[in-house]
Amino acid sequence: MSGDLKRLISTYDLGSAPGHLIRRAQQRAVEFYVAEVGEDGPTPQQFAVLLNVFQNPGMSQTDLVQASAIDRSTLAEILRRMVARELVSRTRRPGDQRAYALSLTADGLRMLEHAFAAALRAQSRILEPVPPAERPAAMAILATIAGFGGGDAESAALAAGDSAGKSAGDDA
Amino acid sequence: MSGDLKRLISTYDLGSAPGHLIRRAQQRAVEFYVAEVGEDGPTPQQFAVLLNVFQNPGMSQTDLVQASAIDRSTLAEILRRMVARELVSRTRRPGDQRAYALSLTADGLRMLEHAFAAALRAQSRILEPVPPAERPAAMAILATIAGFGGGDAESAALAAGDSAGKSAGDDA
DNA sequence: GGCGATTAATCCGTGTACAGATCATTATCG
DNA sequence: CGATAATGATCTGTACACGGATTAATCGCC
Repeated sequence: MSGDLKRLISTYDLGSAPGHLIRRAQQRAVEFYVAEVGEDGPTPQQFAVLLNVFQNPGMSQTDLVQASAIDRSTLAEILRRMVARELVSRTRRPGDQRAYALSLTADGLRMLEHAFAAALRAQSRILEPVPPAERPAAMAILATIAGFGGGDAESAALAAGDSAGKSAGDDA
Repeated sequence: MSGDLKRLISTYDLGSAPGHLIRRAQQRAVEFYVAEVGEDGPTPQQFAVLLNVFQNPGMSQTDLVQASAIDRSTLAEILRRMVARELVSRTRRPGDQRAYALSLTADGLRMLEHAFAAALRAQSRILEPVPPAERPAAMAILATIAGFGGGDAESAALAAGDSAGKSAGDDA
């Protein structure tokens, strides 16, 4: 009967589940981000939008979905707010009235410039508890678990920044 | 002027930010969870609630906030739904009418038992791209980044399952 | 024994996440 | 050219996340 299963369940430690640890890690990362950037600055997702649109002016929302790993529905909502606050401007693309061409407003650029250093500080605080010698390995493991890279978490260590521009944000 | 800053910003790769990788990792983890458990089963958070309440019948919502790392507002909302679906029952604690005593209903227990194996499969899929030999190290690093443990990601490797029952869920 | 501090939980407002349906605009092909 | 498919974006509905204000019950302490 279910007695065996029940015993299994009662001894399972949620704290040993990778998924749970990843969730906790994300809570911590956001906590640092907010602590550094402050309440008035962009949220992490808004920061990603500002950064990507700055680096890629004129990109469409679908382009941004790829670049930011924010799904289309969520991104539409985020942009709705950012456009309302005049951080981002949208114009229909000449030649294709379906797509938008996104760009930063002066306010959006200002906000990005203002938050950038703080966001960098937050990133380094995330890895702070990891001994410096192990940080490249940690980055490689994160990249692997995030679905990038070939699974070798040792050699690829320094390469956390490599493109890996393929299988990322797919779903269906 | 802002020229230097702009150059810095334009060369920054979001993909090399630990926070971004953690976010991606979480998306992937949830993707696997949903794929294994299915649309009808509990969400990851609901699973955590079911598991904790099963292991700790009579616990209060505040207890559960600690155990699950779900904040009080969110947990109230999650429980509202779960109570409405009769997965969890709440009774005011005799002797302290402020707190609830939580327990699983027969349906809640059934759902937990039904989802358990699938949830385990999802957990192992998360680490699948990491070579087996590096998995303990990966768990140790996740625990470290999640804010558990002393920061030594090597010796504690095999201990991913150890209690770690201390500095956990604090915030304010 | 009553009054202020604590504690348990909810409510409110804002923001993110994502699947599925819908709508408009191009593209394609016969 | 016209039906149809594909593409870009929105809308709807459900769920999670979290800070701050509020309410209710209990505790502490004089």
